[in-house]
Amino acid sequence: MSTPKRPARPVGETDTEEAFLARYDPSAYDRPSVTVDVVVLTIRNDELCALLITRGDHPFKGHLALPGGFLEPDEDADTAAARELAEETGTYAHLEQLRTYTAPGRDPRTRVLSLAYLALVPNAADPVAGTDATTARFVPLRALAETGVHLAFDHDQILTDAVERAAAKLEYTTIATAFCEPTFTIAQLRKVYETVWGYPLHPANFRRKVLSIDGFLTPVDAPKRTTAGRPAALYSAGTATALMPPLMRTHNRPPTEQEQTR
Amino acid sequence: MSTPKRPARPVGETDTEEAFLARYDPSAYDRPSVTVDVVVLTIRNDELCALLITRGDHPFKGHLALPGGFLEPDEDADTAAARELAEETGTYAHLEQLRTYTAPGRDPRTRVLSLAYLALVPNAADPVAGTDATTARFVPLRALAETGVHLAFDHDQILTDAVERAAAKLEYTTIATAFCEPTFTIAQLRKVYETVWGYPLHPANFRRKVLSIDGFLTPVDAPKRTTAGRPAALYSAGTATALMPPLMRTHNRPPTEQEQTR
DNA sequence: CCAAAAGTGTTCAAAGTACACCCATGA
DNA sequence: TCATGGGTGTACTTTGAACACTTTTGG
Repeated sequence: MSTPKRPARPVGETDTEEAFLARYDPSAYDRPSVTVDVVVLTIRNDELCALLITRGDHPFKGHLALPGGFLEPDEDADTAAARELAEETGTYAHLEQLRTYTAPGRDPRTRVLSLAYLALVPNAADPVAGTDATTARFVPLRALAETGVHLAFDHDQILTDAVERAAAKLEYTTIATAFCEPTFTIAQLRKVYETVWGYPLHPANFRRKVLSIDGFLTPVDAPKRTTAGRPAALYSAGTATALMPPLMRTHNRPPTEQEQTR
Repeated sequence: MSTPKRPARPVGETDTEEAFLARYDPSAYDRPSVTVDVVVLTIRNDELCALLITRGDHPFKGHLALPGGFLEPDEDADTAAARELAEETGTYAHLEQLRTYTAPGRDPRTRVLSLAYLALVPNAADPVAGTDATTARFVPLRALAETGVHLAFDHDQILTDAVERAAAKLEYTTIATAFCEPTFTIAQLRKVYETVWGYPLHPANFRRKVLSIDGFLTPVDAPKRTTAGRPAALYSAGTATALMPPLMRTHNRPPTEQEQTR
């Protein structure tokens, strides 16, 4: 524990904590700005999408960026992230802290730390009419990567980390249901896994697996679906948060471009 | 993306990013102080221990706390954590960001965010003569909990989160080797798992398991150990970082105090 | 030789994988 | 009735858990 800049001059043994706090001067030390940025992921048209804004001001004016804002005084970062998210999507199903990004040059203005959060929302949360100056929209990540467009600041890195976190957490938690409507079919839940992981799962075994995990899915006897084929049973998210045993993605790997229709 | 406090006044279309940055005033916004605190874990005498300091100044003068310091301007938090750790232990084997703690009242002085890091070090890193004003020492966590002593600030919570992170990561990464000396036996590695998880593992099956994971352990033909019994083979940490398949801790649970010698 | 810890063999149970087939509905 | 997707049965393979046993050292 180095003490780069001690917040108080040396004090005598009789000094009290009250006296110390009374003369404490918080303005005497270098302090960075802090923003809270949220990676909001959803699945739309069987594609993983992230909510992005187009920056209206410098720096990176006109570039795509993650939604976010400065951390308010006396506001907990979790609360700030929830506020940001509510402004954009109205409701959400999962929100967690991702990581804090601190590289000195990441913002050209001044030292700015970014407390990044990961949010998962069902597709129901549509593009959202802008209650804010800038317009936010869900951008398919595959298409974004193919265009070669880069996000402002280090938001490319944050987005990459968020997607990896989401993919990893599908393995051992129940957060996949956060991508789904209040009620959903097992096929829809499987589609979540397939979309995030990028390869198909075995429908029959997936079904048995998720149903065998206690508290993952709660049966709902409700209006059946109306597409072709036998109607699927409906479920809602259960109370469990951990998947035991986990649904691993290591086996059953992608086709490795060998059986392709070359 | 709300814009609680826009860092610049509205600009015309012809404004350039350079002009914007030139007149940007970073002092116009509320900014919290930021500390980097490190949870340094090691295993000593078959007990999980954390490096703690006794605070010499207010607030929480005389209380135990995590080592840490203020984030320097133009210093990356990872670098700051590594610096803190090097000052205390000289060397380390694993360091990762844990989480950022932002509750408004967590520091009585002023708004202070804590970027918490988790470090794992081998027992070799002994108590360390204080190169700093305050003395740091490794405290066994079980004994600490039994005394009912609480750490300064919200460091109890940070410590709890760090231990849970370490326990979870033993399951699916190779970080257990970070607790070990450069070369170690499989029994020593098993002891790491047993200490962190708090219950015994099956020696024979543990051995087969870790040896079957490619890149986890590298055989070292070196001077054999000299206790009672057959000398154990020595290994060093391999290049793998992920454990596939993982070593789960759900099954093989603790004795549940029923077979105790009542 | 005996104690102690390392290391091997083998059996049994549980979980994952694959494939075939049946079920319920819309057209 | 057929096409389509939901759902079930079942055999096979892989992994993990448990237990007995052999090996190698120090006393």
